[in-house]
Amino acid sequence: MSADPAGSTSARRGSAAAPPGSRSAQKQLTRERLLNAALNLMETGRGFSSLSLREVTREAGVVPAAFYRHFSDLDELGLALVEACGVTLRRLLRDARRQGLPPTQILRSSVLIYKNYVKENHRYFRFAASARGGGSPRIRKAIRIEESHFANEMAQDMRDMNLMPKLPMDALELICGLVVTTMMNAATDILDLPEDQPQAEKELTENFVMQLRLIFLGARSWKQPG
Amino acid sequence: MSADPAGSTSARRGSAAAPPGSRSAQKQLTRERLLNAALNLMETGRGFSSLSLREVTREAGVVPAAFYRHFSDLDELGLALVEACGVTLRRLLRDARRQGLPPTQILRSSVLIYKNYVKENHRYFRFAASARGGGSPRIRKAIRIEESHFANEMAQDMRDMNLMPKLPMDALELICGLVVTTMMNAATDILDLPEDQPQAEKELTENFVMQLRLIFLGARSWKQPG
DNA sequence: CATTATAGTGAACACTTGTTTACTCAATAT
DNA sequence: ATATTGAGTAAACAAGTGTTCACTATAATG
Repeated sequence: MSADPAGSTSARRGSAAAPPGSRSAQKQLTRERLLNAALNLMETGRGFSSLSLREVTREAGVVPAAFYRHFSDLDELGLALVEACGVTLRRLLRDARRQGLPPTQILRSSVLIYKNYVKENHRYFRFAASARGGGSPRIRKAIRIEESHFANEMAQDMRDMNLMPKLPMDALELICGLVVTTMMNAATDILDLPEDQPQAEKELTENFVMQLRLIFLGARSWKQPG
Repeated sequence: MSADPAGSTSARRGSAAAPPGSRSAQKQLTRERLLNAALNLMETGRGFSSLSLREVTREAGVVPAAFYRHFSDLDELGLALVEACGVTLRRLLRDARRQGLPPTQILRSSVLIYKNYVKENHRYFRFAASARGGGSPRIRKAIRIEESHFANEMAQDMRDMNLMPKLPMDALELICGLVVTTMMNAATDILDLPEDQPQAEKELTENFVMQLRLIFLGARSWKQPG
């Protein structure tokens, strides 16, 4: 399933043209192969911290020693994955910004969009969910930082779009922080949904919508403490 | 640090009286030693899924093969830990029920109590945080179930104490579900607090209080959908 | 074209891992 | 008092682990 079925090794040197920096481009290519290998190994539900270096290189079609040309550690690879997750999350925000929010049923449609997004990028969310609490302290902290960046960006967007215009910025950040943890938690649930059970999916979605509604209901009657 | 410093092995056979079922009592004692060993190994911040069977037995002061007298698997040990976490959580609720809530500043004092509780039982919360997203699918599901039990019990308590009397039960469950995930998330943050940084702790606490206030503010203006 | 830098190889290393086997020997049951 | 049971032991196993080293071959540099 992983070894090296006659093709992947030869593919390491691009058969067609390798236009710009063929040399460093190839390096980054195997780097991505390593990252993808780790993500693939987690697709069965295993957590990141249970992966071994050799497994990852095997899955990537590369000899163990080659790993050290890219990362000094599995931890370092994990940090790279955290960054990739950050990019993925920011893309979600950017898309939402671009297409604007539908006038009615904002919450429900946002949830549906998010649900699809999680499913499309399930590998990244799976990693984030697994390493958020289970990874090494360094990775945990990195994820925490990425999440708060995301929350702050979201707050800024709400300010820009003139949603909840009467609330000060720190209140918006509070709200978005809560929304983000709720989103991440929902992502874990979405990922573990049994495929043959559409009823469970409906319930989960409904619950998620109502949790968000609850939060924004609170936001409407929020007033500065003190 | 772990081996067997001349005392623990001999302690296996109770030096004093072993009153009731001395045999099965001894068995349960080593069983608890195994559970504690796993918890101890996680105290440095490592996730449960990175533990090995041999490490656990070593830390417990027991030979590897002895493990199988108690669990068939590390997974099974994990499930036992999940149950222990459930007991811990239920004790929190029971204490809260018993002493009743202080009339004013309910939220803030509850948060302080919770914060202390997390610190006192940090080993269980550490495990829960690490296995919630990172463990095997079985363990994840078990934790999810335990959490929802906890949320439902909390909702029932609120009903009994006549808090938010106008809300139907399913709304209470929704609210408590959100509160529980917020609590678990806060627990992770509390556990990773740097000890020499009282300022960060204050901020975290404040943020936690305000998140809960936001939720209950939403609850006050909640009305049944449809 | 000749030189150099380096991404990836292959083999070896010293360990650790999970699991099985035959065993001991004390608490129970007869 | 004797037989049985079963919790914990000791040793061995095949397999997997992280890391190192000298190496090859090719893209980049002069």
